[in-house]
Amino acid sequence: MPAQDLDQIVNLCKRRGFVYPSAEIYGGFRSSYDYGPLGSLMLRNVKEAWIRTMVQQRDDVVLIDAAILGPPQVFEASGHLANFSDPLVDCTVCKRRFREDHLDTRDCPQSMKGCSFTEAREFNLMFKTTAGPIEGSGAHVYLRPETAQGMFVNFANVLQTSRKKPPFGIAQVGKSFRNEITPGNFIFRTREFEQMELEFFVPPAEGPQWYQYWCQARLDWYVELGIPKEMLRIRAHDADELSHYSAGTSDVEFLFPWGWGELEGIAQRTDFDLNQHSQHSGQKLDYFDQATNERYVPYVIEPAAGANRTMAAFLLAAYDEDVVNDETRTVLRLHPRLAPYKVAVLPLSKKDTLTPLAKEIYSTLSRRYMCDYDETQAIGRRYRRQDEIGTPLCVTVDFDSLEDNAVTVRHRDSTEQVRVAIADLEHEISAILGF
RNA sequence: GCGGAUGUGGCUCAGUUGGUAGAGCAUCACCUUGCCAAGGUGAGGGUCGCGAGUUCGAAUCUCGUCAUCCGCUCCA
Repeated sequence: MPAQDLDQIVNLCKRRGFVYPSAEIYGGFRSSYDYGPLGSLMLRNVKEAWIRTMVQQRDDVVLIDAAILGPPQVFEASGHLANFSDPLVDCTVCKRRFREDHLDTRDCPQSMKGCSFTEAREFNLMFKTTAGPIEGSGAHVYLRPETAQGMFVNFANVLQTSRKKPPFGIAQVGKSFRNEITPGNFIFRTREFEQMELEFFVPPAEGPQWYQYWCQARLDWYVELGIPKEMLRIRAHDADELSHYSAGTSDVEFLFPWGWGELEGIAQRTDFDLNQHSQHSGQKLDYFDQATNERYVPYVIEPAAGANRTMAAFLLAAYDEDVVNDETRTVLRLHPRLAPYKVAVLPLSKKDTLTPLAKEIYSTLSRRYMCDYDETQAIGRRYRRQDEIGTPLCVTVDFDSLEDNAVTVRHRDSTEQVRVAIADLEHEISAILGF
């Protein structure tokens, strides 16, 4: 059964080295987390699994990696400078906060009268800094609030150099920054986060069908990587929820311990972004189809996922507690592609006689897979430790191995073990893992 | 930003009416065992979130601050 309580995952992450609170020795830094030895591997695996499905296994998507810092012009064109900033006032009586431009009168809707408001303060959701080392002298630049603009700004470059034509996509994985008013729920909402975004450019008439296609394709991705179907759903946004650029958006949501939460939004951005950047830059951003002799601005379907919250979802869904002989076995039933380690090599005993062979096997397997090596304490305890961090397979070297040139392969999910000849080991592991 | 709760070694917690910190687990070393954790011996590790105040003396009282959780507000 998946984790019912977020604390189960938070504790496991801290205890085993997945995720630590940032700057913890200074009391912590709100809404910021550091990924430890296991978490950094897993987060990378999540991103690589995404790239594998979205780029590697398709001939119609290319990958880019654009700059995080951007000049104001980019975000003026995108609409973020205008829409990402809210003037907020606080009622000094009831302490509630309102958007100034949403108030009809100067009376607080809550305390009604006899109240007063603080000065309006700008809440800009974008991080701003200065390019140039001299304080106050440089140009203002922004940390991107989404990776998407990098794809739109590079549309013409990619179109030319990649020789792709619509329908085709530009994908990007990278960090984005938003000054969220209320971050929280562990790594679910943080001010610094990582996105996995695809901008898929299509002929305008094909927009609706590709939107349907991507909603289904993205849902399938989570299922293939091990999240139970009943913990996922697709939810279409209501009209009043839609972003300024969107003609329709659906979220892939996961059943978190606190309720349904968004993993990914699939938005129909139409030709909004390319048109905006065309106008602001003066560059023509469109596509000329020589087959039909038509020139058009492609419509965009954007599946945009959060890597960090997706990792949290995978951890929550994979968490399980078995009861074996009145003892609880904590096991992360992670998909092998997501598990930090694929194989742990464990000499049965710490005897010097076993170490050379075990190290040799580790050396061989680690050329291909991220592996762990552990020769401390009792073998049973080491199995449990690997279970808890989701390692799918353990390879145990025992005294017989020295005679029969075979080792024991032990499975995480079933705890069953089979004897495998060392000569066949790599092939056997590949067959079990599926890669 | 508001309200409530919380903050003691890596984790879970105990610390009585204020007198200068304990346990279990974990970690490390050695021994033992040797295929599904928690045998033996020993060791390391905490200025009790941080700062200030009251006091002869504070983890224990007061204030501030930082952080976490819940609720509200907000949320591309």
